[in-house]
Amino acid sequence: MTSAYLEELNPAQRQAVTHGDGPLLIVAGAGTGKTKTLACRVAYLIEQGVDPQRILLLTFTRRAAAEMLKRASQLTETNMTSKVWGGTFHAVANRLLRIYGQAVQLPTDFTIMDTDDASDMMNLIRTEMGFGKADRRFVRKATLVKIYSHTVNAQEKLKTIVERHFPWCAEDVEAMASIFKEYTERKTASHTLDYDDLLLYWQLLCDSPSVADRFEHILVDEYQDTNLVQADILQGMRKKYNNISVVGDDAQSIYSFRGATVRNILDFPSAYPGTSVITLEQNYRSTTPILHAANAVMRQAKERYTKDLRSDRQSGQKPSLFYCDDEASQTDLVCQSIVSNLEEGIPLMQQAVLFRTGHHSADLEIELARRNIPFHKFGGLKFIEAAHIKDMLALLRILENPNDEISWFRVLNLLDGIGPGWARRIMNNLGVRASEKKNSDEGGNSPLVRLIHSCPNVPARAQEEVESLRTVLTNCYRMTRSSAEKSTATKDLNVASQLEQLGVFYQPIIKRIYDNSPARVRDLEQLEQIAKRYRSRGRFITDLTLDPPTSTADLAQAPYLEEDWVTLSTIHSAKGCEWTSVQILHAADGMIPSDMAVGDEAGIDEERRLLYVAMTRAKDELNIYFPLRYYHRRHRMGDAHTFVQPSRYLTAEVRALLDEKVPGNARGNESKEALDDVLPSQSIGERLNRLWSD
DNA sequence: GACTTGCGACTTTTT
DNA sequence: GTCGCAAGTC
Repeated sequence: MTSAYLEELNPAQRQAVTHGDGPLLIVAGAGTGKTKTLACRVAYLIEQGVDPQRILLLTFTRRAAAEMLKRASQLTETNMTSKVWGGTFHAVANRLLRIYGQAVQLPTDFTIMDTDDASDMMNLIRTEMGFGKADRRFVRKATLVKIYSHTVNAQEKLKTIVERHFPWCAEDVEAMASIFKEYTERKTASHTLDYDDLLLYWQLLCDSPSVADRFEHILVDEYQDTNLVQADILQGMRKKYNNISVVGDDAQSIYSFRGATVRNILDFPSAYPGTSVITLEQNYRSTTPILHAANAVMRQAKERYTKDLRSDRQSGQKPSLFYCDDEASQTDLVCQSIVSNLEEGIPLMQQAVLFRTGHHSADLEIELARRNIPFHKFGGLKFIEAAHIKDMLALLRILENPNDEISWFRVLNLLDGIGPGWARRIMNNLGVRASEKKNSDEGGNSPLVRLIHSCPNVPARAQEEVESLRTVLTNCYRMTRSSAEKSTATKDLNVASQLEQLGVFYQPIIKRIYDNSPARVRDLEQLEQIAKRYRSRGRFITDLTLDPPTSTADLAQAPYLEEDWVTLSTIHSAKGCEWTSVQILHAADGMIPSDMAVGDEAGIDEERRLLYVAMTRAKDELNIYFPLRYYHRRHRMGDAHTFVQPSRYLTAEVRALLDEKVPGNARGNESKEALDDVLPSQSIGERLNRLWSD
């Protein structure tokens, strides 16, 4: 039987979907129907009789996996696709480790540390080892984590990585080596894994045939953004069945800061002998003028492996480049554009505003709120990173994994009168880091149980709060135990009521240590709302760290959630998405490219790809904004501002494909002289002149 | 040893 | 404007 959906594919797509056994590389440019192709391939494999549980679909976000499997299930008209293993590398690693972890000596109660936790632990170790006491400033904790993670993911010598990417830290390489060694041991003792460990343990698990041969077919999306460990895992997972299909586009590789290397996709055919390569170049998303402009940006790159994209979607409308006075007028124009799009029948859901860094949208967010235009923001600071949420999570994590050192440390430091010194002492008394020797907490001898049984010695000031902590932990512990007895099959831990219980201890503390406590208490209520969807506490904690709510508005005022909203997103978080109308903010040098990234050529190339990714998200309308000047917030007196250059990627060749506009609200003479200084081309000057002559 | 205050440095992207 | 660190005080 030939399924109907195959008819709707173009020849290249069909070839990819119906590819038989053996390695397959699909080089798929932006908007070439990559998602559709992968979804169809999953459906096709299932129709060919492959057991869905033996299909692994690795994507960049959980959302992407869910989307593809949903489409696949519509195609097959079964719910077989729900059995497919889909998710990010990290999420799949977690799932496998929960099943097979014991094979690699992993305790069953392990918890996962996010980047903040990792840097807390680095900080702890750094202090204990006495680094930083010297007159010279030591490497900052966040940088330690970056260096560590980069080293692990790139699988290179620490020294090499530091010399290449963190040259200013070169003096401290040896100290770092000793910190990292201790860091690794500490994690093991506290039964915690950081993000990188998830991959490393999976890599280890590949030696076990029950894991390595578990999947008959492996499909990987966004392959250009995988790192060496991930590539190695894939090699390990296809020893028996050589069925691996990867999809990617080297022009969209934007995650090198995470150790991703474009070499993975470029070298795929040599790493997997017998690879079939299929290229998808027909773009179904964007209009021709948008593609022309995007192609022109990419054409500047020295090394390119994918060809220009083509589209049949003709349109007379070129993308626009707006030269605005400043950020305020940029904001104003964006709002106008959103509203007029809406009036023309483009729902807010089909509109997005993209930018390089999280805070680039701050001004716009204020204005959108003022005008009552609903929006969701993706990327940037997350709910989960707020201190009070982390505190609450630390409490849950202690219950889940009583050896979790960082969580204990965090929680104990909350108590009035307890600082790092006392926290350390209490933890020693509880045996939080007793680790190796008393390796078992069977028999109720965990630090948690010890705390429940007897109150540790603390300063008088801390007494009351310690008792409160003991009470709520005891209550939660009992809840856990009794429900575990009731149903042995599933541990129904009722996460939400545990959170409520923990709040009895924590809410007074919020009021004591933060000034904006009402807002934070509301956040905790949101956390409880999310918790209600979970039956397992472990699952809840893990999901929150591996797949945290990405949009601010996921959580804001649930009852008032609008149905239609504009998307604000970092370019990174916009990956894989598309909208009818896309607006790109701050196309200024120093923003795109970020001046953090212009240190080397690789960085400059990557920022170019970033702009390319942003532009190719647009279907019908693309507006790019360039504010001419930025006000310094530092000196408040006067109107101290600097003029900036347009993004270096907007070369004359690119600009020729854009409709350059100087908005009518540009102010008069004062800006003219200045504009002449910075405007990149003659044509702009002419356009400006219309303002005065008219 | 904990907490407060003041100074200086820094400021990306995410699982 | 914020974060992190270090010196000074309780």
